Amino acid sequence: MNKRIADLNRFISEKGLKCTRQRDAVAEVFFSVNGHITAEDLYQKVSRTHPGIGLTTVYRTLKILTEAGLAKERRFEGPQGVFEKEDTSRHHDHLICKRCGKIFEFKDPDIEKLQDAVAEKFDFIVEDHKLELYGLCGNCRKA
Amino acid sequence: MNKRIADLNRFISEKGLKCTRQRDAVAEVFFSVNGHITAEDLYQKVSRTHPGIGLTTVYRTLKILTEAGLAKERRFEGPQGVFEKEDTSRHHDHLICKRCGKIFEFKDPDIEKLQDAVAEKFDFIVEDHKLELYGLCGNCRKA
DNA sequence: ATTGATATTGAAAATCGGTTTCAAATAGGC
DNA sequence: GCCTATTTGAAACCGATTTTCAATATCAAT
Repeated sequence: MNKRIADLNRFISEKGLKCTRQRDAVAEVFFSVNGHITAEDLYQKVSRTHPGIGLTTVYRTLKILTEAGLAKERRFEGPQGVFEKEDTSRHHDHLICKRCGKIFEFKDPDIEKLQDAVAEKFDFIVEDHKLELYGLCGNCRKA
Repeated sequence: MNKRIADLNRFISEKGLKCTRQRDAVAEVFFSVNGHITAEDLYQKVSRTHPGIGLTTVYRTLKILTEAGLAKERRFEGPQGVFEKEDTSRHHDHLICKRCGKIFEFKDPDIEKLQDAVAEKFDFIVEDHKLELYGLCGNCRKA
């Protein structure tokens, strides 16, 4: 039923590590979230259905998910990192409303082409990029 | 001679705050730096010419500079923030070498036009943006 | 220049997000 | 079931930044 959990457990086994109830629980809740979540919020969410699982384990599981390519850590403004599901076939950028905090996702190949062109001028090869647009969404502009 | 220091002191006075030797010293050193600097490094640099000024004061002054629109805090990877001079008439983006950490700056109006176009699709108006390209510079590719 | 109310200072303590340590519990190959 | 390595949660720790606090400095009103 959950292919990603299977992916995670395959990754864990290949590394000679062990599959545990806690990791499954954290991963399951994480995969049920759409969008972005902090480690702390994920911990709260996990605690509701699986009390007893520690924040430490949440951090450790997020690290494994990241190494497995199933999660990605991002840093927007502020000191706290947020995690989101990684779907390598669907890289995307972010549009963030400064007022209500809503986050939209998008992808634009034309922008990416221009990025590569810019980098080439500096004798640079782009492996990854981060593009965040900050502004006001339609709702907040009316208010 | 230093217009930015004057801008800072005008901002401070308008807020009903007080101009001090320490703030002037921190600001002067900060404005003499090209590119990016951490609070800690700025503190070290300030200490050389103005020993006795505390790290706390450096942080506080950087905060005021940011509120005054004279500095901008950025967060690349890792927990430590870096500050740079804000020059609203010369916004730029960043090209970061994953290996040696070197940072190049660039600006591309074509990319910005495409950004506005994307945002419009979401009924969104862009006020600010952040674009970071991560990759390998020419030197590091050879090594 | 002196005063006095208020903001600023530096050092130390506190906080915050995140990681490490460690003894007890568990997974999973034998 | 046994055995050993991995995992666990709690607590200690860490580095970056903020807050606290008593002493000091600014500056507007004298």
